[in-house]
Amino acid sequence: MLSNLKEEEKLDPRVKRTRGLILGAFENLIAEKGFESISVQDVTDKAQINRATFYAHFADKYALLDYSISQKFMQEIEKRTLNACHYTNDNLRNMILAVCDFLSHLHSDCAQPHQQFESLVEGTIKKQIFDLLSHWLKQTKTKISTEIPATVATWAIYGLASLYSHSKKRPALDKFVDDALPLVAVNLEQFT
Amino acid sequence: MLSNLKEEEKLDPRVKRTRGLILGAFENLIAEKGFESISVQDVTDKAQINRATFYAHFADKYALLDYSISQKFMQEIEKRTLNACHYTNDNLRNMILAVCDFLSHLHSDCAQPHQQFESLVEGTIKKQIFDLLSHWLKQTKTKISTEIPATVATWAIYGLASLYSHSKKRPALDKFVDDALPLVAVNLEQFT
DNA sequence: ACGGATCTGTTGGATAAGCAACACCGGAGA
DNA sequence: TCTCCGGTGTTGCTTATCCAACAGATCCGT
Repeated sequence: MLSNLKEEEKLDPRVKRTRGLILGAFENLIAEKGFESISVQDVTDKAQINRATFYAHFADKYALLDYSISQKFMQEIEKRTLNACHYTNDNLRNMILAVCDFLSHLHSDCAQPHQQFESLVEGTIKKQIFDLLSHWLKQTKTKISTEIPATVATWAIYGLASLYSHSKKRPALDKFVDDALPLVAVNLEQFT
Repeated sequence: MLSNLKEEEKLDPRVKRTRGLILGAFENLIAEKGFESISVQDVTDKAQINRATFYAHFADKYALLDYSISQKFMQEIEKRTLNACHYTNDNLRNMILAVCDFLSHLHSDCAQPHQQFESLVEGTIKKQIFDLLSHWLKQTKTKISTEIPATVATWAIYGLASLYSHSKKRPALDKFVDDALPLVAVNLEQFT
């Protein structure tokens, strides 16, 4: 589940290609007119695929959004090789940077982000953060339950990134994370 | 045959998409490494299609080159709405401009154009010029055979464009065509 | 002259994508 | 209220693409 790249390699090339076309069309449309006003037809028209084919891959446009966001966030994570790591202060810092970067780019790439869109994204991303954090914490072989600390940290991290990405004039990211990191780290220090 | 756009409209979308992928990959590869060193595998890899699928569309890479060149030249022609026209001095002038433009762009878009490549292109383009010229001349309802005048003009036009596109510092195109046009027109003046 | 490697075209059977048609829903007007 | 319209999901059948395997061609190094 962390990095599903291996099994995606050996997929039928038609499937890979079709998903790529759908994803590409979707991202363009998001940038053009925002998520809410996109119809499945819009996507399939731009992707040059049949509407029925869309439903063979995604239940609806919400499933597509989920997949798209997960995919792109996973790339951001892999770029920083965080998926193979364990828990350290430095990795935690990089994770916060990744979420901030991701949300910042998302807001500049998407037309008129409405409430619905934002909260769908939030759900998707928080799930990813939670899974990754849990993965890190479990590697410490601790007997302490990881659920509560991971949840607290997940929400804190997303909240920070949301604040950062919405701020009018964004402060220097490094400085921002310097200030914020200790507040998150304190909840996890039992795992260091 | 002049403008095959109508029947291409109602083609199976998979066919249109596949051809588009092949054409795109081919043009990129031409720009990267030149025609001679391209293999069918290179094309299918970059286009993300199966090798067998390639052969369902083209006999070999020479057929692909022919199709690609024809396609792009036809676009150049249609851009100047020459495909719907008849013979006038002005249209002849525009045709010469079109061929010069086309060859000029071709030479800047293609890596290391070798002899084989050049002569394949020459054959393809001359066929198109000849067909279009013949079409024009036949519209004049003349009883004179069009074959010889059309051949002379075709070779002359291609020769001019070849000269122009190969010249080190290309002279102003308008001036060049001003000088050349009368020499071609004189062979066709019986059709005005 | 001999293998090994790489590319070419071609085939039969497996599978994803296309199509047309359907029932359904929610909103916009007459 | 009624109907029209545009979008949604779903279905059975058709067709384009994929795959693995094949024989043949060409080139290269030993």
